[in-house]
Amino acid sequence: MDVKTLCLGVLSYQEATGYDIKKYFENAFSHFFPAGYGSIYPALSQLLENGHVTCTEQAQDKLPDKKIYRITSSGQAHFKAAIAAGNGSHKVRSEFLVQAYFAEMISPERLKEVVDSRVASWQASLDAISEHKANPEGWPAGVLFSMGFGEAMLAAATTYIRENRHLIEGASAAASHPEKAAA
Amino acid sequence: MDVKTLCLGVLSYQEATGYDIKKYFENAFSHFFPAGYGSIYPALSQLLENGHVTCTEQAQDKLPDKKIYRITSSGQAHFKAAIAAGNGSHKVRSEFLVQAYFAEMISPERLKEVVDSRVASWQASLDAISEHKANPEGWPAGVLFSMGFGEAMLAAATTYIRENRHLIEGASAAASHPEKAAA
DNA sequence: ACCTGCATGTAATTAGTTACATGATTTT
DNA sequence: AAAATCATGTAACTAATTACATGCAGGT
Repeated sequence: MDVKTLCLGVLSYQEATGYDIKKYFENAFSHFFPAGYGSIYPALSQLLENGHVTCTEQAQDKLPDKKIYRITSSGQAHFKAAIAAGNGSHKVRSEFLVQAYFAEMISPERLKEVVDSRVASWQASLDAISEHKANPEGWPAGVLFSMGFGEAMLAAATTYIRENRHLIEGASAAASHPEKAAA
Repeated sequence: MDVKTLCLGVLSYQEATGYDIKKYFENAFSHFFPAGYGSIYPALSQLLENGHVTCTEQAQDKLPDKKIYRITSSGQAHFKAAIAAGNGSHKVRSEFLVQAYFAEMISPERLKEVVDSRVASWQASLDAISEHKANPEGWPAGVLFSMGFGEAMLAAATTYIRENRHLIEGASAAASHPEKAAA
């Protein structure tokens, strides 16, 4: 399951340009399947080669030609197979948790920066989801489910950090101010 | 921040072979920074080239020579810098959530399989963490923190699935049994 | 008999990220 | 004056995964 498959997924809902698809990714998949232009444009080229999509160029005034992609029936079949074939993996790669794990190696100031920015980033995602939920215009169940999942995880994460950051911040402070730890 | 850095981190606690490090990864990092032999052995070779570790070969009876790696002072400095330089990123790549998002495209049977196996996998991780917590032998605060974080996330995830899987399973069933949905 | 643990690695492939390259229009 | 929006892409690089390759010892 790769960016190609997700692009087909978006195109199964509506025709779109690469640019549109990037925006869709940001709104819908950013918290569980991030992708940038550097992976989306090549993915669309490959899908076109394989006949999973067609492309119509539309000239524009003072802007590059728009390339509108549409899914083909081969693409539809391919997407359905790919989505069912997925093994349900769920992978986390967290620099943040590595830094937390080795908190004693980091200065208290730097550690605070790292934790604060992580919490801020999660809070921003949480706000974005709240905004989406504000107008639930007949979304499919899967959309609601994955949005709710993201919300639940982000809420759990921010709560955990708020309640437990003292554990690592204490350790880091103790390392650089041993006199206080001893007192 | 890559596998090389994590290897240095492990070696900052104790000398180890590639094999040992792999086991350490499984116990400690698996839920936020997975890595296999295919990334650990090459990482150690590179660290050796860069002088961040030394290596002593120890002959063994009927087994390949053991290569014991030890961190150097250059490695220690490098590790400290790398850990502080990390930007605290936290990335999720989830095939499972993609499948949930497009649940209507999957047969109810297959969807159930996928959800069940995901829950089982999370439950297994949760059990592993519980086991670790059973004997808290003076671990550094960071270890406790990241373990607790994993636990909190896994608990939130499994709870969410249990309470909300009907949303997607209903959608999938409706798609393949339209007569029931209409009734 | 088979699987797990111990112990090493390489090679090919896959995939994604980052930076580069261009440029008008509209909003702040 | 600067930033964001619209709109396209490529090239170099980074990094990790997967499969391959070997082989004994001990447990079930």
